[in-house]
Amino acid sequence: MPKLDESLLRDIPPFRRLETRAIREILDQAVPRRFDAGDAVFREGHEATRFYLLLDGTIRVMRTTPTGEQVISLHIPAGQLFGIAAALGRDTYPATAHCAGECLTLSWPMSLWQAFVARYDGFAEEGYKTVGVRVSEMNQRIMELATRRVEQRIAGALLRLVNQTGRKVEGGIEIAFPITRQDISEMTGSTLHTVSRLLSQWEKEGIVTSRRKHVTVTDPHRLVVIAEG
DNA sequence: TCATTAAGTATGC
DNA sequence: GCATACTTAATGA
Repeated sequence: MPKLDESLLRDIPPFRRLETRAIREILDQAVPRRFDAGDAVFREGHEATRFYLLLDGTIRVMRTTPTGEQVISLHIPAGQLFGIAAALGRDTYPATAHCAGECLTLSWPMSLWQAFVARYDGFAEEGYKTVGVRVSEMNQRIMELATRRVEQRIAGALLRLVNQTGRKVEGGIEIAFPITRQDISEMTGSTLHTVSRLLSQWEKEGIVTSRRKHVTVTDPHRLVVIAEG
């Protein structure tokens, strides 16, 4: 296998402050892998043997309810660590990680987490910062579920997705992975019918455009106005 | 204000 | 041509 290039990690926050030699050491211990859309990288409750860096794609974090339903917990954009159970003091994964589209990852044995934290400047801070951002996002969603109307929650969810994974296209910002109305309804505690109805309405009003499994926000500001109610 | 039901059309392997 | 994605209207909690 060819050696991985140092430029892969150079601009990614947990590694940004490291010297080339340190990045080389880290890469030499990494296992690269490609996943197809829908593949599970790891599953909830399984022993947390490795932690991951998402090089490309989007990860959909799913939790299973007591009745066996899968609900979308959050999405993780490219460039972030995930499956970092060791940072949470756990030895099993707290959720299942599905690939929302095609994904490229690097992974390391979880036993290296403590070594990385001890040896590499800035690695620990970035890891815990990542955890903090995710916790606050989940809190924001819990607040929304309790206090906002469906229309506001769906607008908020779309804004979060374009902020995290959006890529510029002509006429707007497109959510960078395949997403269905069913997916959006699961993220917002709604139904696919309500999401469909709202997207159709917003399309008429020039706020979004969509086709099968693709959503583009054309007027983010008006979506913000809707989200804030 | 929304979910649910129902009955359709559109899309892509 | 089949399964999946999506739309729309009607009904009622």
